[in-house]
Amino acid sequence: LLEDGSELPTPPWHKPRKPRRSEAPRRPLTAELIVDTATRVMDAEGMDAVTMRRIAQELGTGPASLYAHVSNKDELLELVLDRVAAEVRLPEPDPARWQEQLKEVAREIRAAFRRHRDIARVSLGTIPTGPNLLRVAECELALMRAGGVPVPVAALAVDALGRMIDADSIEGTLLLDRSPKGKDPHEEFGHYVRQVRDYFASLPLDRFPNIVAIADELTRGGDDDRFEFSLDILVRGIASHAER
Amino acid sequence: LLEDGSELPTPPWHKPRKPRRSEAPRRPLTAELIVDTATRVMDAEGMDAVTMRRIAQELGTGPASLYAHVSNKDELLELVLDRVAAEVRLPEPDPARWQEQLKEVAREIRAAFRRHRDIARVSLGTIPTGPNLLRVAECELALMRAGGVPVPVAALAVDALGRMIDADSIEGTLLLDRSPKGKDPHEEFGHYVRQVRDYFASLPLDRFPNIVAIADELTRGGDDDRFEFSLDILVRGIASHAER
DNA sequence: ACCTGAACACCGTTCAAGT
DNA sequence: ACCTGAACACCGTTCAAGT
Repeated sequence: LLEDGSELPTPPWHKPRKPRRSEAPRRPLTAELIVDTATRVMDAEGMDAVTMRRIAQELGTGPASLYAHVSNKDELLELVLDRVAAEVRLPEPDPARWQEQLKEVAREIRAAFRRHRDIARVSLGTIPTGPNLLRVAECELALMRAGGVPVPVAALAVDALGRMIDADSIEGTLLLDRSPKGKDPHEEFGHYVRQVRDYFASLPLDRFPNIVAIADELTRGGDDDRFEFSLDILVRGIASHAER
Repeated sequence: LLEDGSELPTPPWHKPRKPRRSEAPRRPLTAELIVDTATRVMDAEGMDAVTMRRIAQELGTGPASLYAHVSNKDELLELVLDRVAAEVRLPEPDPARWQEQLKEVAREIRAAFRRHRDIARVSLGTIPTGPNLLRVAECELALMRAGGVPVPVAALAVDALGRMIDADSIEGTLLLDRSPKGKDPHEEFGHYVRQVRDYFASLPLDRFPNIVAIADELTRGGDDDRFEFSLDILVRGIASHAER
């Protein structure tokens, strides 16, 4: 066994030049590997944890090394967003069911966003240019055009839909991302909502009659209800502009 | 003139212990003064410029001093938001015109947000609890109740309206806040939009037929058009749930 | 060409010490 | 009670130097 020098055990005092955190062998740095890592950190700890330094550390290198593959943090986040958009499944357009199909696409986007914490924060305020985001937008446009929605309305509608989905997704995760690390976020959230409800109910009746009266309804969370309400209104509104 | 010792000019080598940037005499620190300063910085340079250190510097003190009056940066930003909400003028409810009045309130909020750069980023993802935000929400609820909108719908609608206004305001300012400091943001923005349009138009026709075909409409900015489109759809959708 | 260490110019927040 | 200096544990990005 020890006849061949190359089989000698490395002596214990010979430490590798850079002790690496992860036991995985280092693969050569690529943009894809960086985006993968950023996505993993995003999923686990949210967007605020995605820092150049953290991603570099996770890859066993220094922050400066990332800049050879990604031009800056904003671009990295946009790449993560487009990677998430790749998960959105799109229907085969059926003109008879275009409204329901448009809703399905919206629900798919929302689900993909929610699977990746507060990634929607990247989406709001970025004109979509990544290939996968464009694929989704193209599908929405195709559905509306098939449904007889005039071009100018369709253009405004993609935008309105996108903003609604972004805002809903951000709201849905912000409270979770904000709760302290150790705690159970669901319990924490319930506690917070109950506090807000009690506060609403305790407001002076003369100045806030409606808020006091419906404090319960205002804080009855129902993530999905809120989304479906906005979605339904939006799609019906778009449909009202369609030529029959 | 020089008979009285107290009138002696201070010798030039006697520097005040802390050379202060601003020539204004320092007023005692209060939460209000801090919020004022934060708002001023926000207006001038946007939310990213509002840091504890910068506000402290502006007030001629160190960042630690702020924590005696404001519990942390998040709270400071919420105080700024509520200060902005104080600018929103609310109509006297007239049940016959509730839909138009609801729109007016939405436009007022949007205008106030836009006057203060990207302050809307604070609003998205915060349950409104400041007195002025509550005043606005109370008014919206009153208008809808007067219009015969059922309580559960009204509760969802305040939310939907708020999210739409937030998202619109954020989008409206993000591109401006992002443009490099020295440049004229309007020119910069126009340049960017033209680039995006050309990019859309150059996409492969087989995969993106609709985006290519309506590249022009998709990038025809029209901030106000986009807002009015969403607002109109939302209010009509809410009204469709009203009992007559 | 790709990677790196070190540095630059920043952050929010805490805390013991001062007045 | 209010304020402060100094420190802690971070940021994104650049750049000259290494391989």
